[in-house]
Amino acid sequence: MRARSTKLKQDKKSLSKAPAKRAKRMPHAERREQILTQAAEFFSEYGLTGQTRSLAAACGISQRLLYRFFPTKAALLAEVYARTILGPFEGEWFGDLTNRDKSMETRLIEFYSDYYEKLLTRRWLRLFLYSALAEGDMAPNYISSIITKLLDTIVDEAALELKISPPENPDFKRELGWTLHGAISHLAIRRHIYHGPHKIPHTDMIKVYVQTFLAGLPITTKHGAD
Amino acid sequence: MRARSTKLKQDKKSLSKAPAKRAKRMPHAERREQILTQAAEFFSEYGLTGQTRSLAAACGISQRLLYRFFPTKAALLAEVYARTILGPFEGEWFGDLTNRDKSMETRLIEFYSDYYEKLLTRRWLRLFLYSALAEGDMAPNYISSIITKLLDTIVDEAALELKISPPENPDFKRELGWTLHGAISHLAIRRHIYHGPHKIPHTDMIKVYVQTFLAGLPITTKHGAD
DNA sequence: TTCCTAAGTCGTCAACTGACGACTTAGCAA
DNA sequence: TTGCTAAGTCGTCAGTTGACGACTTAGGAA
Repeated sequence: MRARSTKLKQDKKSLSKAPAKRAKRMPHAERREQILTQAAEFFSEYGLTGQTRSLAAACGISQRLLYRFFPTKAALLAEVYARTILGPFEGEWFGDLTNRDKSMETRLIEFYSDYYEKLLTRRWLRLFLYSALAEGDMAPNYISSIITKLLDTIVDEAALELKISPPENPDFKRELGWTLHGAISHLAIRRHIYHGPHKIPHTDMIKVYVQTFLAGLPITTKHGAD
Repeated sequence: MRARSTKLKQDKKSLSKAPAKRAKRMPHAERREQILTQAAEFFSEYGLTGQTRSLAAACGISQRLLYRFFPTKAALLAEVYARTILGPFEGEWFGDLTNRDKSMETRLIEFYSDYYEKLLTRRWLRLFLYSALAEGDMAPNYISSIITKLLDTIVDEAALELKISPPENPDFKRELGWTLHGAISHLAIRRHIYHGPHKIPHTDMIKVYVQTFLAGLPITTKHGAD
């Protein structure tokens, strides 16, 4: 019942095929970069409780060397989280949603196809879920504020095109946005975490979700006034 | 960077308030029951890597006693999983979805309100996600076959009422069902795992999701023939 | 009351694990 | 070639863990 990552440690002293030769020298910054990349992959697979020795083995370096770059495992995890989870949220990556030269359906399909492929990857999702479950809640505010803005944008733009007025209640308005955002997020969870089937291309499904959202909005918007 | 469950161990030898007195005697079956109940709660909070010593402390018994009931921690986990995750799927708990005396909207709202409250709890979701991430994939087939049947039922019944024919492609048909099922599952994940706001009652949101699903189905069904 | 049995605990083993002091060595500059 | 410095490793410590042999004791039956 040891952590599963243990099995990476090349069977310990078994066959001498891999004599664990000395790692090639590398500049500080470069090695640090390599460790962070490997760590993102490693912890997303084995969870935040993955062992530093296994991570070091995956990097092809000694465990001790990790501590030349990060004072503690927690510090390493924090940086992995900041880069892998928070990093992709930087910048104006959904400004195109307000480009009214295109139909809202087109805008949503293009945006979410990109979002699905760039952000809702196996690596991102697993790391995010491990962090959420650990309840460290490392930076829920940062992400949630961006998602909130995204949801507001989606509902406002869709309502505009549909010539309806969005719900007064901002909480309810955001929940309407989650109708679309949640369905697509769950598609990614199903496929990347639950290992569900990929028989229908995700782009087709995104189109379905977008059309469903737009078809439902005129009906569901009315509840807001209750 | 120890497992968080450690903090349950009543501060070790600190204040002598709790001298760790002997547990009260209890019949074998009853104690076993108590352990399993506590274990479900415990592992759902602290993850499958939670320590047996902490679990024992939460049960008010010695760690050794756990091994009078389960040969290994893995065996205990397997039984917890079978009861907590698989157990709720037994029986004909969604037969009412085909009761055509009620409108499909009513049937879906009633079913998913029940489903959300009974199954999509914090405990169930956390345990399920921890298991899915661990990739033990303890029994994905059993659950997925039931969900598949549920999805088929939903789309067929909705199509019947809407006087449209469901998609030919069974994979696509199920994906249409996921439009609804996924949105509601994700609502539960958001609220129970991501600690999202609960300002709008979940019953209101289920109504929104159901109406959105029914409004979108006539449009999205057409893609199946492509 | 006596005694027997099952409920329950103590203490310990061996492997695991984060962390780090002390040491070795590659590769460049003079 | 020499020698300095930063890259890299060894070995170990202390606290954790799953697991279990040996022991203690509650409480009902005779």
